[in-house]
Amino acid sequence: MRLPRSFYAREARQVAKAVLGKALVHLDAGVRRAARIVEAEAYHGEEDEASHARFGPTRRAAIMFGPPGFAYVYLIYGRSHCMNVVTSREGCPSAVLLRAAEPIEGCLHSTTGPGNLCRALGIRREAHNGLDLMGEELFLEDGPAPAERIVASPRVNVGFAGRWAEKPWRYSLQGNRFVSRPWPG
DNA sequence: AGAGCGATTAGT
DNA sequence: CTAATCGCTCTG
Repeated sequence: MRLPRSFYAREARQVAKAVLGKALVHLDAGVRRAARIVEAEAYHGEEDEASHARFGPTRRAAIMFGPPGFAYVYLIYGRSHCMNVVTSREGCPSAVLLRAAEPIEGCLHSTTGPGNLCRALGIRREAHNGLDLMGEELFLEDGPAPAERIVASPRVNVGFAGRWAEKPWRYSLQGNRFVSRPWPG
């Protein structure tokens, strides 16, 4: 069952924990591609120096300032696409980066790492940025609560963010072999 | 208009 | 550890 907008209308940290065990689904021209999320990071507010929202509602980050339950997909290093879900409420820019998952069906590639996950599911900035996750093409589905324990650690590759880099806002399922960096940190 | 760099990845 | 590679943001 597809997750409702109320699922996303919470603080990013809560959503980042709640997405673990949920299925990310892309109906790719009739082909269903899906993976079970095992790792996610929270980006919270304009004051979060690690967030793309730190420069304000620029063209790239504008979607984060809007209502929850939309996809924020961007290109990094000119090669990898990364997908977030927008959380919280309109005017409070926050999002959850989907970093790793375990394949369920139709996956084209490794699902470990945010760029790999998008590639595996056929998700691209040009096609999917700004899509409503209540739509038919791209959404999260409910699933059984994960048996694994949830562990928190600092977010990956945000060393430029000063004290914000230390916040333990990366969540993953302990021991899951698809997590991008199994050792905390 | 141009410099500088990144929420990454694959390969050495 | 490093190159790849281009969109985004800032500066002037």
